[in-house]
Amino acid sequence: MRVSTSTLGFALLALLAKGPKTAYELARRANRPLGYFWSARYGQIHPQLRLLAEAGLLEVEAAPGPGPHDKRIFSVTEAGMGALGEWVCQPPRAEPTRDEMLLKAYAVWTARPAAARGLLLAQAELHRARLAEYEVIQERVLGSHPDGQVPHRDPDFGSLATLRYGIGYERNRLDWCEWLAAQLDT
Amino acid sequence: MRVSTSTLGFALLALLAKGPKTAYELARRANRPLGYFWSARYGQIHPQLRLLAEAGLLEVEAAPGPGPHDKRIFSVTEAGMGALGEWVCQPPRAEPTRDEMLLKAYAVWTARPAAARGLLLAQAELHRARLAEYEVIQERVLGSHPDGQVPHRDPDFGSLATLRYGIGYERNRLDWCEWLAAQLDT
DNA sequence: GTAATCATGTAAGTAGTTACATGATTCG
DNA sequence: CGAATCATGTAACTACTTACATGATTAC
Repeated sequence: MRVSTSTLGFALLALLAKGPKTAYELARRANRPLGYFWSARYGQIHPQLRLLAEAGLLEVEAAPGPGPHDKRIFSVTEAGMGALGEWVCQPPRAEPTRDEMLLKAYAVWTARPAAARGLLLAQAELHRARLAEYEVIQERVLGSHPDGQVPHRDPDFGSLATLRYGIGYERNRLDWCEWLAAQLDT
Repeated sequence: MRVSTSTLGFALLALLAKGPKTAYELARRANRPLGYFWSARYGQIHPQLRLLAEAGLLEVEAAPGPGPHDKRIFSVTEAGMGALGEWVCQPPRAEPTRDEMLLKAYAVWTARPAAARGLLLAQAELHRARLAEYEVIQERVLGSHPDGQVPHRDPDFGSLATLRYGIGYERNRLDWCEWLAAQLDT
């Protein structure tokens, strides 16, 4: 089965695999939890859903909506699930790295140390907040599996995998911000 | 001083702040070390340099080149250094997160566990190699400052800041890949 | 009654990638 | 002598963002 859709297409499939949704709902959830690792706006989601439906990876069900248009509920077809599962095991394409904070750190020697320190401490607080947030969500998800075991085929298995990464990421980033701020202090 | 250039513009300023370069050299170094946190291709660098020069942040010196065109060596003006230093202390714009591996992890419950495990172990090796690479570079940079102290205004201060982050990042990512692979094994 | 939410869609613009064309020099 | 490297530049394309237009329902 050869499928050529952009990574965004698979991101949408991944979200819809958990249950049918409208384009509007997808755009909202592309904040969280999808937004933790892939973000998109409605303007991009809308045409991509059409392509996925045309490729037979999504089904559409129309229902009367609140506005001038019908509401369109998307769900993943069997072909869509197959394509998603196969894509998951393919090596990721080397993505361009874009980390603005790291770029600022690289150029921090051109800045006033006190001002740079302020930015780093503010960023540290941001990471501290996200770390706490992720830990709460992790507890909640783990709590819904009283035996402590989450099967490989349970959607929560994916959520927990990403949560665990997010927690390590925020902790690392937090430590780094505080370390660099301290360096600028001497 | 109000400057409106894209983040790529500041990335180029950050690289040129260490010393004059041609567009070709910039495109090559946008692999490493710049590429560790910001990447760009020649096709994008070329027009951006023109904009920066027009804005007075860069100076150009023409020299006879090997090909049909003159070689153009860019260097940062005083205004450019000022703009860069100020930009460093501004909070980063909330960038869209795009992490394909994490997206795959989120959807890993739709895949064959054995196949997914293979991908994760391959990724782990990749991170292990990068970790070793960064540690070597860090030793080299630290070695060039025998007193163990790097002043805030030394370009190496920025390099060491990003290297330290990179090392933590790769270690975290490596651990996570191995953890998830082990989870899929049970 | 007005603001927020739900929900669709279009269009214009920016950012970034890929591919092409040119041609001298250096290395094997 | 052919391949890789140095070095410029253009054009077409894809991906993504922002802004706009429409309008019903719900909450305050």
